[in-house]
Amino acid sequence: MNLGPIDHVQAQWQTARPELDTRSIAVFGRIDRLSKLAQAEGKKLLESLGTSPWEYEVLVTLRRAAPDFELAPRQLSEALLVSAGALTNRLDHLERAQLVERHPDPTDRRALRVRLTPRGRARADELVDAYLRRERALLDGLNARERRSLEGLLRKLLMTVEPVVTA
Amino acid sequence: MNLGPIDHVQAQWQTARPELDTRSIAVFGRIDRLSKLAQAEGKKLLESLGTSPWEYEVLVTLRRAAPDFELAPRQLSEALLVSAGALTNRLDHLERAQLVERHPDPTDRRALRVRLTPRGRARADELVDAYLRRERALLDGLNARERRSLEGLLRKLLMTVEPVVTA
DNA sequence: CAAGATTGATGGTTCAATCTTC
DNA sequence: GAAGATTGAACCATCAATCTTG
Repeated sequence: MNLGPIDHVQAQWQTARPELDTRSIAVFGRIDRLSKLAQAEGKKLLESLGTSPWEYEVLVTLRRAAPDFELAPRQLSEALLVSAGALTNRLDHLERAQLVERHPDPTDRRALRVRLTPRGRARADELVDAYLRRERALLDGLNARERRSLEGLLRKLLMTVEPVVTA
Repeated sequence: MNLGPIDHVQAQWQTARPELDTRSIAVFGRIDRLSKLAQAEGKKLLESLGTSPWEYEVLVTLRRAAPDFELAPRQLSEALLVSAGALTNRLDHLERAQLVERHPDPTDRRALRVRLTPRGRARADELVDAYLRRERALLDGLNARERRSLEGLLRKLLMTVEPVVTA
């Protein structure tokens, strides 16, 4: 049994506060750490390709909104779990870089439609290829059965967590 | 089969770029989303208790460093995956609130020892109790067997990811 | 009065530069 | 010269306030 940083955390609690039930740390501590490590690694990759995580997220979210590559800012902020103000800022940058365009919504004059430009689409395609290749490499340690099992358990956990936060 | 937001992402890619291998998203997309949702929920809880995630992290990391409740800033920044500058900032706040104290390291005059005050220790105990109670509630949807299985798979995945990033 | 988007203030992080000590 | 800690600039986030339109 190879001991990782989270096992160490649990062992420390066992000494410091033996009565504490730290079983949840074995799950959420690892999820948190995996997320941070994968993000740090993804950031390095994206920066080597001349972009950043926040730019990448917007581009690929629009890219998979085929066939028209359009979404409202509101939809983007909900999908990415960031505030509306953050999105305005990201769109300003992306529009200056001519990767997206803001168009008025024909049915609601309060709203916008954010659309990927051809350049933005090409950029998104290039980036997502590299990004997914890297993610697959990080999954190398698991075989197909383990990966599917992990996937199913995460889906089930997410089903519990999602409504709690949305509520 | 209940469809969640990540299943939706994969379905979108299936339409937009059918040739793309998106299996890694089923794992990392969910880990990322779980982390963000759990963090948002944790932030709300901590703010209702008069504190913040970054303050909480430092306090509990020192708390479980029993028996002396001491760590060097460098150890803290590595454990929490934040920069040394961020830590200086956090410690300034916590020291003003009299929850930690900075002491000179007796063996190395460059270094510091950060120590929890009695007030800081009591605060950490109070916070970790509430925090772990909330985490356990989020795990309610999984039975004991599923939780242990998830735990093992996450540990194995972390063993692959950890060295890649550290390198 | 509610909803979509923007703006400005504030907050915390990273990163590079600096200072001291090993 | 390298390592520990601090500082300040730049960056991007949230949040509350604002403006327009439904």
